[in-house]
This record gives sequence, C-alpha cells and structure tokens, in this order.
Amino acid sequence: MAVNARARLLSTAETLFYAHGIRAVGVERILSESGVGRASFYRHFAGKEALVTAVLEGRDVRWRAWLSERVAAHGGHPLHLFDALAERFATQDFRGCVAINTMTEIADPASPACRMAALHKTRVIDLVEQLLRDADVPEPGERARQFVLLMDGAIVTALREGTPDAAWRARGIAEALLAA
Amino acid sequence: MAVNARARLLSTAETLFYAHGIRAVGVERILSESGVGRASFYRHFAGKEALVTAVLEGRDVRWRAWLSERVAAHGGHPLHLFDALAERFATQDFRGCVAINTMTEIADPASPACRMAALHKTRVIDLVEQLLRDADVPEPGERARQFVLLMDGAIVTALREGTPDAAWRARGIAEALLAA
DNA sequence: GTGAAACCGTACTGATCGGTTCCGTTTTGT
DNA sequence: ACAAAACGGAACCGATCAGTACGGTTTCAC
Repeated sequence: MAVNARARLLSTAETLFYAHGIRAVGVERILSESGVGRASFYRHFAGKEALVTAVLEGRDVRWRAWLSERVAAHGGHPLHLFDALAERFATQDFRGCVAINTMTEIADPASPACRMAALHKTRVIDLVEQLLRDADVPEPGERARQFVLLMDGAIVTALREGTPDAAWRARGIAEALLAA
Repeated sequence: MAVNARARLLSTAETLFYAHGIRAVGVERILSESGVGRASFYRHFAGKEALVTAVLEGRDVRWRAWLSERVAAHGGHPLHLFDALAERFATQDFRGCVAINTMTEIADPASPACRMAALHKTRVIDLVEQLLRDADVPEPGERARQFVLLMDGAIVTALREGTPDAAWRARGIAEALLAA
C-alpha cells in the first residue's frame, strides 16, 4: 500500500474529476479514496492545480490512443470515429468529454487546465485529419474541423440524452458531408 | 436601492454564473455585487439552488426569444439560426451555452439545475422544428435534432476557439444536410 | 543491518462555503 | 400619518476548502 502513491493519486483524481467535476472534488476526498497521505500528495504535486493538469495530460494521451485503436478496429475509415463514440456513449461512466467539461467549468482560458484542454482538442483534430488523409478525402484540414465539431456536438448531446443515439445522428450528418 | 432586490439578485447571479460558473460564485459575492442584504436573499429564495434554477428559467425564456428574433431578422430560414449564433459568438461576454455549462458542471442529472438545463434544450429543439416546418423542410423532427447537435457543436467549438468561425462551419454542414 | 527515502495519519492554519438570526432603516399601501 | 412589509448590514453557525507541519511506519538500496 505504500508504493505508487503518485499513480494512485492520478487514477483516483481522474475518476472523481470526471464523474463530479474538478471544483466539486476536494483534495480531502482524493486523499481518502486513494489512501494516500496528505504530505505525500504535496510531495508529488505542487498543489491541486498541478494534479489537475497532470490528470488532463494523461487523459489526453490515453483517450487518443483509445480512439485510434477503436477506429482501426472498426475498419479505419473516418466515419468509424462515430462508431467509436457510440461505444463510449454506451459505457456506464460516460459523462462527456473531459476537455469540454474542463473548459466550461474552469472558465479562465489562460488557466493551465483550460490550455491543456484546448491542446487536447487540437491533437484530436490532427488525429482526425490524418484519418481523412488516409481515406483520400479531399480538403482533410477543413473536413477534420467539421468532423470534430460533429463529434463535440454528439458528445454534448449524448451527455444530455443519456443514450448513444447522438453518435448515429452525427454519423448520418458526416455521411451527408462526405457525399456532397 | 431598497427595491427590486429579487430582480437585482437574478441579474447579478446570471452574469456571474455565466462568466465564472455556478460553483465558482459564492452567495457572498452575489450579495456584495448586487448590494442585496443576506436576509433579503433568503427571503426571496430558499437557497442558492433555488436561485440557480430561477436564473436558468429566466435565461431559457430570454434566450429563445432572442434567438427567434434574430432568426426572423435574418429572414426566418432555419439556416439563419447559424447567422444568429455567429452574432452571439462575436459578443464580448460569450462563454458558451448556459445549459451545456450547467450540465457539465453540476454533473448530477437529477438535480433541479440539470433538469432545467435539459428542459431548455428540448424547448430549443421545438423552436428549431417549427422553423423547419415553416420552411417546408421534410422530416422536421429528425432535422431539428440534427440542427441542434450542430448548434451545440458550434457553441462548444466557438468557446474553445474564441472566434465566430464555428458558426459558419456548422452552417456549411447544415447546408449540405438540406441539399442531400 | 542500517540509513535514507517514501510513505500514511493526524492535527492544524486561515479562508471561504451556504445558511440563520437579529436589528435598525427605508419603502409602500392605505 | 401610520402600520406593515421589505430592506441592508453585520454577527454568527458548522462545514469544508487548499495547504502546512510533524511524528511514526514501511519500503528499499547498499
């Protein structure tokens, strides 16, 4: 129980922040649920804000890896992005996109958390653009931005509706877009 | 200074909640910035949560009225929804959609605030559906849900980018959708 | 085996949270 | 003019916030 304090902090914080929001989760709760001592926390992180940015960093890497893997599993076509989203929307713990939630909650665009969230989105755009290039879709740059707009709209809608339907709705729109 | 305490509370709270988030704004700040006494606040509202739902109610009514008016001013076609959004995105105080921000921040779907936010979105869908009917667009029900997904995607994107570009991007997608 | 490093738990700080209560003043209806 | 209602200000309440300090324990490298 005395090793990996940092990893446990990151894991517990990620779960709690995602489920309840960043402001809603105090350091107290993260410590008690992770079993990490208070001093150990401040030995690993300068403060709560540093923990938040570290969580967002890890989330960015892991989420893009997951998305790439699932799209590839479905066949690798850009439209399969929405099949991956549908899978995600159906999971029990789904509560939207960490980056979107962070930007709407923290408000200050200059804060490290918001900067990290914005960076995540640009990286996702790059990922989508590469998928579009691989599929020989014309104007992949602009198309990628359109696709991410659709994905974000689907995420917000799925959070509100509590069903994966929004993924299929967004997929239908994307199909119309590619056919045009 | 001793009249309209309720109205001043609602106005101040709406501004602060929208700019900084609900959790980030304490009752203390609302009182000092509105000039309303603490006792007066709890005479008008059962608590902070009641104030939040009242603010969301007012916002819902006012925002739909504003949207209808702006769409009509642009010509009344459903595509003009995105012209209205572009106007909104360009305003200085734009910080996304109150309903989306509330749902991502409060997390609990059963809370009065989230219920009110969800209700707002369904009312917006109804508004969009009526616009589509008036324009003789086929399948207005499903189209309305697609349009609102596009609008929500545009709102989230505009919040991230800080420019009105997302409105034009969403408009382009909507045009492709109507042409298909 | 021994010392250093990492660890957990507890007690504490000052600030702020939402909410209650009381008091004296101002506004309003009649 | 006068009473009732609405009001602002301030002193409180217990709880929780992020962060610090200290003391005793476990882990690990040499």
